[in-house]
Amino acid sequence: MSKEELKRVSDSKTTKSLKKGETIFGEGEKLNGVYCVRDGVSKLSKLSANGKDQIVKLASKGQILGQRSVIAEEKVNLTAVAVSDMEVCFIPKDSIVETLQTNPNFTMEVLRHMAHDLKEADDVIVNMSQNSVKQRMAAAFFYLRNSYGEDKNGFLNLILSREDISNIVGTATESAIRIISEFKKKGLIKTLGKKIGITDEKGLMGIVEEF
Amino acid sequence: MSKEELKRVSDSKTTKSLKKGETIFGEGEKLNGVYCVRDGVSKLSKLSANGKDQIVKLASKGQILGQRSVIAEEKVNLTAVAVSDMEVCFIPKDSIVETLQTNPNFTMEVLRHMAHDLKEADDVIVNMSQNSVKQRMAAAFFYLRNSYGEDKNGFLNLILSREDISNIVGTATESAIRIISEFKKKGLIKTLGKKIGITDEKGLMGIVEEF
DNA sequence: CCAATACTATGACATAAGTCAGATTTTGGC
DNA sequence: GCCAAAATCTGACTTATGTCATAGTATTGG
Repeated sequence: MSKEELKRVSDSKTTKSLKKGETIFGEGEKLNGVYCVRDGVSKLSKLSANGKDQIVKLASKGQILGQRSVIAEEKVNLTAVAVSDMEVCFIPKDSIVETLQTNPNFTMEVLRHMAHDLKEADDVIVNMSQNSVKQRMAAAFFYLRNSYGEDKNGFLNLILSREDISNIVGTATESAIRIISEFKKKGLIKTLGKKIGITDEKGLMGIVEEF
Repeated sequence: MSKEELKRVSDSKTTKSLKKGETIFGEGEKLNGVYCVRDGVSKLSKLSANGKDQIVKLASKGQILGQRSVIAEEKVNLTAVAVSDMEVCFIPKDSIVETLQTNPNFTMEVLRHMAHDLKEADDVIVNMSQNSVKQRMAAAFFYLRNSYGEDKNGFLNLILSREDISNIVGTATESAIRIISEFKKKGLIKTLGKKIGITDEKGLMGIVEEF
């Protein structure tokens, strides 16, 4: 993006603080802009017919929320809720559309990004349909570590409720808890309150790759 | 697209016929262009760790295969196999890239298309993780009818093997067969060889929406 | 600081769905 | 048309996972 464009986008931005648990936008809303995460983490989920949430994606610093619906000019299909305290900035639709129309490099960048997201979505579909809950749980811990890292004591930086974990994995909360207990008993992970840490990387990876 | 561009793309196209079962491209390949389906249907699947295929998408007339990997400049993550006899045309990468760079409208079109695909992928993820095999089977029949229609006798136009159906739904072939038998017994569908037809729309929709 | 509320944990049980084995039917190549 | 190979179907069984109940444990707001 050129300096001018950067300036224009920057000018049109308004930042907003959100407390953990607050909603950024909800399924079915019409967005007139996108949100850029400056700090904190958001969960993007979709309510299924049976009343359960499925978390499709987590978004943190630098990631954009709502671009799909703005680009496709459709209502949002996901609900975005803050998983931790957050700071987001809002970029109005017009600003996005104009930049898309005038800056081919930006557009290509968005395109590449979407292509990548689409590939990831395919992986999730296969993971969901072909792996056991145990495998998905183990994979989720690696995903969380890769994406958000761990603290000096070896606990995952991103602290999620057991319910959120179960909604990522797509299972009942009780099942998630049971599997956490089992992994703990086997020495694959450790817990401290809500905090979870991987202790036996190799063993846990073995679960992921089990067939 | 302008006439000139259309002509250039048209010139660079080469068409190719494929028999049912033939592979268009395989997971891990590097594509130097995309394929446009002129006739027939292709399944896009991904092999899971346990050796089972998961069909992520079906593509028919007018749809493009391989655009993701060409745009993201990554290896393909899916295998494309002909489900019926097909006719596809190949459009070289250069031609695509050039059009993307010179024609913003085309790029926006691709972008919108991808945004839509991404939304659909989210729906599939939720469907896979939150619905029972029975629900997914019922939903699959509606999907097939919406996408490919039915013949004058009320059978789905697209004829798939039970194995392909199970790979779409993400279940064991035996389970798919069992559920087909059950639906048939309940009068929800009818079968004739491989052919399947919806006979009780309301009843079948009831299964989809069951909770 | 305590009560109210939400979250975590565990047991008992029901059920959905996968696996294995074998029978029957269909299909395609010669 | 015939035979081998592939696909479909059904039964018996096992296992994974969800559901319901209940108890213990944190958190939070007043």
